[in-house]
Amino acid sequence: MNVPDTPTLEDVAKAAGVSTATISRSINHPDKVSPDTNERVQQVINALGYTPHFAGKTLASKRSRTVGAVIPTMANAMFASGLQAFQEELNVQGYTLLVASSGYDHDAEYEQIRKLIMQGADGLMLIGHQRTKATRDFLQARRIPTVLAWCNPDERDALYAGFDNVAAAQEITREVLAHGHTHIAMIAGVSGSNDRASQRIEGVRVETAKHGVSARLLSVVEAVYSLEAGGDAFEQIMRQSTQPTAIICGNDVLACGAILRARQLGIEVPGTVSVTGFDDIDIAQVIEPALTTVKVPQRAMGKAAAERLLSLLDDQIPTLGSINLPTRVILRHSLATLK
Amino acid sequence: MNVPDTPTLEDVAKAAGVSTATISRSINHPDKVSPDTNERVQQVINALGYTPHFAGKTLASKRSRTVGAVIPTMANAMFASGLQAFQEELNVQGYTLLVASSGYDHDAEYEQIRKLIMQGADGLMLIGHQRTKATRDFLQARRIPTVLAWCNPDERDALYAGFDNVAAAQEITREVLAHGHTHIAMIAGVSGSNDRASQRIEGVRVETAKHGVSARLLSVVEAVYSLEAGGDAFEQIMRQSTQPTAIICGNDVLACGAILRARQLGIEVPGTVSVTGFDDIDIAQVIEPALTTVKVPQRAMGKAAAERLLSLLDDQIPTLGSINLPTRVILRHSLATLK
DNA sequence: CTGAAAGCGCTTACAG
DNA sequence: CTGAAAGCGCTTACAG
Repeated sequence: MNVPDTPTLEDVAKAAGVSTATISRSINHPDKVSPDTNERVQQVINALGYTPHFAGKTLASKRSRTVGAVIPTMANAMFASGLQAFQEELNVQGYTLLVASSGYDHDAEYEQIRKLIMQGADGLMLIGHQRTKATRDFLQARRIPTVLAWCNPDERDALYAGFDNVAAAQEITREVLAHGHTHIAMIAGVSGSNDRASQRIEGVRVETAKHGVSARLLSVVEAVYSLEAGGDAFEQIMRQSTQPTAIICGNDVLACGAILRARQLGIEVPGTVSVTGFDDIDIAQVIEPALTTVKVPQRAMGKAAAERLLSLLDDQIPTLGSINLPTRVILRHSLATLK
Repeated sequence: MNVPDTPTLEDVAKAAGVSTATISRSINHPDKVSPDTNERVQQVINALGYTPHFAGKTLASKRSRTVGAVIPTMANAMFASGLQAFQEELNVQGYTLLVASSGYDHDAEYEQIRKLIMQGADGLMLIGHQRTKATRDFLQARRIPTVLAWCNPDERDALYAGFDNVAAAQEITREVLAHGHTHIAMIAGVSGSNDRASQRIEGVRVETAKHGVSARLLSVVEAVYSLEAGGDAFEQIMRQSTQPTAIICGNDVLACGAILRARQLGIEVPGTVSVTGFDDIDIAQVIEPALTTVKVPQRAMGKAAAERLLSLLDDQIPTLGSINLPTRVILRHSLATLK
């Protein structure tokens, strides 16, 4: 007598006195099996503690009911609740989520995508639409069902559930200008490999430009998403000869880093300089002064992304089109009216 | 002519003019294949864009080189960097990480564990050691290699990479007492399903008790880990007839929630009441006053957990034993000395 | 409603 | 160093 090996379909079939085909049907298409048999099979399954083996199932059916997501980072809350909502919706429909992160590196993203597909992911959720040619070719050659999130509408025919980063950045800029600020600076995410970051920069540029000569975007400094880097960028901006009265940040972490550094340097926010954020994660309410920022509809986006991907997976032709969710500016205390 | 289906081992074999066995060996054990063949195979693989099919591989080899982790939540940064470090270490060794979350619900944890095992996970990383009997039985019957993290040493023979929650809570309590506080309250995580939360409560109890009659733990109120709930707990505590001069919180989010609510109520922190946290996530530096808290060695723990799980997977007998990592109190400004 | 059998894409003794 | 072949645990036409 040996270790009771984990039972297989065949063990169940023997114990129930039917064929493996019947067991398989009883599990996956119970309506095609007689009630009696169904019941007996169910009992044996419970008695044996049988769990279908995923690899066998996947290999035979050519479907894994698994979906992959690759996000830039798990290190801050930026994607957390959107991903959670995505997962919840998948679970409802019997799918499992595989998560990977790329660290904002497009080659790493390609690696992770390949891994996810090897793992048998039926479809993918990706952030933004900027990626390497190798990645795009791979996705296209394999015809991998994909939904994009966190990003803008795209001229290409990709399916996405996102929001308009440019418009959102314009909106917060409009708000800043409406508060009487004319000397603006921006602390942005690293735009080279991050289309959301560059679109937010674009939004700020476009909107300040609209104001003609009355408003100026003095400088845009890019920083990785950390408190430290946000602080450094702040210092760099404040050392410049012409100082801004308002700094628009591409992300809440950056904005908090700026405010923290201001505190250290004895610079008042928003007394001397106003600061705004983007995302509206927890940290935005916690910082003092509380951050005026852009609320990104994370949960709605995650859910919408799941629904679209699933409709793509089930019907080959998606019943749900791309969607652009609304953002909105949350006014708190880090943006002051300029007298 | 059809869609160029994703190539299989057999396609590669044909194109290279060798058997599938040779291709398989060339990929997995190149030393057992002649250099010439290896090179030719490599070329064909690149030309065809061949990627091994995970399910086939897993089924044949009975190993997935995949590891699962189930964490209570992805919603705050509490586990994020530990998980990231865990993943990084796995990747170095050619393993892939599957992540699931349980929402602090033990039945959900069981579900997620089963799913991960079905998915073919070779081993598991779990948080804490409290779980249902069904889960324990399942893990044991299948002899699933498992490493525990975030938790205390355990009387049972489980392998873990954690820290002593009781001792850490005692240490921060000692610090609070050393600052002259005698009227203490605690805002704790929900202890029913969370052994870390209950151990932190225990630490606070034990340490205040040590001080005999000179110090009192007035009350312990439990709250889910959110700013809102932390705030509510704070209000509840401050409404009691005897008010504390210091509130020890089981988590940074709770502590920040308390401070935020204090601000709204016009109660000074730490002037009127001191507040301490636990974890030392970003938010702890961002809140004003900056949080005195306990630094949890997230990254070190994640890495140590990966190393231990991998050693368990490779050698059946682990070369690395359980480890208890040090925590330390970070003194910032939310804890004042009582005159 | 049920079963026998082929096949999904790989790996791995076993021979040579 | 290489190949033929069995087998991993399932699903699914195809018959009946």
